[in-house]
Amino acid sequence: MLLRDEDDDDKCDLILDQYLPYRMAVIAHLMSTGFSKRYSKDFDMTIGEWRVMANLGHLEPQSGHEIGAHSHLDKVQISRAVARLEKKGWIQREGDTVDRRRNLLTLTPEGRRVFNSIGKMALDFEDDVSASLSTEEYAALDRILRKLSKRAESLI
Amino acid sequence: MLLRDEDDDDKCDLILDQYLPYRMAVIAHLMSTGFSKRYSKDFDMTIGEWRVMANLGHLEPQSGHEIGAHSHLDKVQISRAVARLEKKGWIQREGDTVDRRRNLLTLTPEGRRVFNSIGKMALDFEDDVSASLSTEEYAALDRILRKLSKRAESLI
DNA sequence: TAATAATAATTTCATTTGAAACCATTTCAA
DNA sequence: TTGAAATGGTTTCAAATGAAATTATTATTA
Repeated sequence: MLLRDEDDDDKCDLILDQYLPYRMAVIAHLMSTGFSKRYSKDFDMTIGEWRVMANLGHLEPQSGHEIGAHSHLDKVQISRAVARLEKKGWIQREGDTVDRRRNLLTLTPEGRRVFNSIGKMALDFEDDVSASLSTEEYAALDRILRKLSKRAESLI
Repeated sequence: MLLRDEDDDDKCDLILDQYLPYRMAVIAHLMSTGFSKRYSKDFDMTIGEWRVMANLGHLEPQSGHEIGAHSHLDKVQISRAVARLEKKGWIQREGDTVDRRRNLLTLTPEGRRVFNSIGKMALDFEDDVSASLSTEEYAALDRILRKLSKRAESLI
C-alpha cells in the first residue's frame, strides 16, 4: 500500500498513531469504556456476560458453544459468563435431552427486561458515536469493516 | 441514524453482528491475535511493552508519562512494561536531573534492533490486512477512523 | 517560607484472564 | 461392539490487570 525502504536495517518508519491495528484497538477500547462509564451506574456486567445476553436476546435457546461461535468468546469465557448470569437470575439453563453434554440457555423474563434496557442504551450510544459520520461515510464504514473482518479472520 | 421503535418495552432490535462497537472490538482483537500468532515465535512481548517500544522507536527520549499520553496506556501498565523491558535489556532509564521524579527512557542498541525487526513485521502485517481494500477505501477508512476516534474520545 | 496540593512512578491486593488439564458424553473406526 | 478420538463444558493454577494506596518529588499558595 505504501512505499518504504524494506531493506534498511537501521530504521523502521512505524508510527503508532498511523498504524491500523493500533488505531482499531484504541477506538474499540474508547467505545467500550465510554459506554460502560456512561452506564455503569445502571448495570454491572462484564463484556462476556453482555455478549451472551445479546446473543440470547436475538435468538433462543442456544448452547454455550453456539454462542461462542457467534460472539468471539472462548468456551472458558462463556462458561464463566453463563455461571454469573445464572446466579444473577438473568438466564436459565436446561440440559439438552438429545446431547447431554450441552446446556440450552434462555433469558429469564427478568433477563429479557435487562437485555432490552441495556440494548436500548447501547443503540443510543452507537447513534451518538456514529453521529459524527455522514450517511455515506456510515455506509462506507460498514462495507470496509466487512472486508477487514473477513480478511482478518483469514489471517488467524 | 436508523429508525427503531424507541418506546416498545418488549423488544430491542440489537443484533450484535451489526453493532459498531462490537464489530470494532472483534476486528481489533482479530488483528491483535492474528499478528501475535503469526510472529509469536520471533518475540515475546505484551501489548504494553510493544507500545512503549514503538513510542521510543519514533521519538527518544521520553518519560513514562509522555509515553502514556501517546499510547492509551495508564501509568501502571507503563511502569510494568518499562520494568520488563529494562530487564530484557531493550530500554534504558536515566533519571531526569531537572525533575527527579521522571525517568527518561531510551532504546538500547539491542532494543532498537528488536524494534526495527518487529516494526517491519507489523508494517507487513498491516499491508496484508489492508490489501483487501482499494486505495479509495483505505483513504476513506483513514478519514472515518479519525472522526470516530475524535468522537469516541469526547464521549469518555 | 511553611503547608498543601499536584505530579511521576511504584507497590499492593483483589479480581480477571488464559492455557492447559480435566470430566462427562458422544462420535468414529477398527 | 469396543477402544480411541472428538466434543461441550468446567476447573485449576499461574500470570495479567486495575483500583487504590504509597513514595518521592515538585508546584502552589497563603
